[in-house]
Amino acid sequence: MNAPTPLPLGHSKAPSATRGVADRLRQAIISMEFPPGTRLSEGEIATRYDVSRQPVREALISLSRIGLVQVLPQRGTIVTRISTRHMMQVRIAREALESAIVQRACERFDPVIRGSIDAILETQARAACEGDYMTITAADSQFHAALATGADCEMIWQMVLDVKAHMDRVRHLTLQDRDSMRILVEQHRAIVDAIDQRDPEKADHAMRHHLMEILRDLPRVLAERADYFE
Amino acid sequence: MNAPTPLPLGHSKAPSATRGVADRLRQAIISMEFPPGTRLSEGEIATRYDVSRQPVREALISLSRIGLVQVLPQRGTIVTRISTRHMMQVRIAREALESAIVQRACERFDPVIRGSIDAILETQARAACEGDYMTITAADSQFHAALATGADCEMIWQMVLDVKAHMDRVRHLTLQDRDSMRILVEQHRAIVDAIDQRDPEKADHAMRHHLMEILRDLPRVLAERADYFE
DNA sequence: CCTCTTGATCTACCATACAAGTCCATACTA
DNA sequence: TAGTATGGACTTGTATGGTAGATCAAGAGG
Repeated sequence: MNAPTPLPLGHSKAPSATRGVADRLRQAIISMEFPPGTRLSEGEIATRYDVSRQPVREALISLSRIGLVQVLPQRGTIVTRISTRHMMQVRIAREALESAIVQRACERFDPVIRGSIDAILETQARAACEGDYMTITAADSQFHAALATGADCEMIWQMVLDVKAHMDRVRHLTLQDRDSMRILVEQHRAIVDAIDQRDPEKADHAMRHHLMEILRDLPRVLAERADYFE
Repeated sequence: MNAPTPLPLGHSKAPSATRGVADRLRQAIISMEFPPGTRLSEGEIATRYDVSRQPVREALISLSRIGLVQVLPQRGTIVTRISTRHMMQVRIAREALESAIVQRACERFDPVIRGSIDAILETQARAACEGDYMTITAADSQFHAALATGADCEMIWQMVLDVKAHMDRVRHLTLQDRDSMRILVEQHRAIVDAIDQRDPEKADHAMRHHLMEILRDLPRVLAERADYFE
């Protein structure tokens, strides 16, 4: 235990059962296949995904750390209900983190990644015209990830991913029309422009404005689906 | 699985074996009992703490999510080495989050918690005069936690705790003299003053100034203990 | 009608056994 | 000697059985 051996690290992209279950569960929760309040059971999920209970259990531990599920000892596991108080903090946290990312991006930004962003935005713009929801959201995630990576903030992006999961879940409830999709792309362009101009204040403002809009329709959903909230 | 039963939640303060191992391991890593690069083994830790491998394994999963350990599939688990690049991102993230907390505190702050802060600062000031390192750090954690709680940002505080672990580990390497301890208390007072005056800009500046100092001695440690870094 | 007890039935938790991949020292081969 | 198999001693990953605690419904007693 005490030997500080080198143990060279070959990076881990292990497609383990635990990770597989975690990813599938995470996606199922975000996409509302398992709506808030759904009662999960280690055994049932194990049967459904054809694995043992142990990987399921470990996946649930990861998800409970993010806050997507609540594990109640000896009682059960439920998909976390949406709380406006919690969502408020989620928004604040993501704004703070992503604002910090773009501000750092104004100081230094990997030119190679900068080049790839144009392609992402173009893909997203085309998808917006066609109303392709899946491509839109995928490109959105790629865009924000590229910002973080280009600014050398990959670890911060991991933190953003956790809070992002909560926002993605409510976004699934607010159906997006094509106009708001086009606005989304415009906002992305504004962020990139600010970074190109090395204007931290402008970038900060553009990012916060962009993120603010995501939870705009939260009150309406609250009225329609009160059972999803706590 | 699909029944959205109420399942009333009695808050979980479960003193499970997993949590116990996780807390002890976390403390051992932060306090440098297990220095960076230490090779951990599920089996050895299980024997040492007199539990089965499973709780140890689940504890390591939690710690790996924080980034305190690295689990290399089929190869081993090591205490994460300190990386200046990673610490830079840690600092940025914590500054962003805690800055957001104090700015929100300027908008609204629980008066009861505001009252308790004075006692915390007084305790810390006394400990600073006596050079009581343990009490200082405990009060420091209480202070920042009180800020978050009073500003209704408890969930954000959980995120801060994760990045804070990395900074606490570095701080354990930089021995603190009594002068820097007194400065610490002064900086805390400045933050509270800014909140009392409802001055977000001042609070933001005070918090960032406070956090900046923690990693001031990082380069010196890097020179002294290169084996702790990657 | 209300309160309490009891037992069946769930749950997550933990321990143990097994499987599979990695590393390394040793021995064998060219 | 240098290079290459090879087998054993690790490691983490997965499966399964058993245990304690929580819930709830039915029934006894007031």
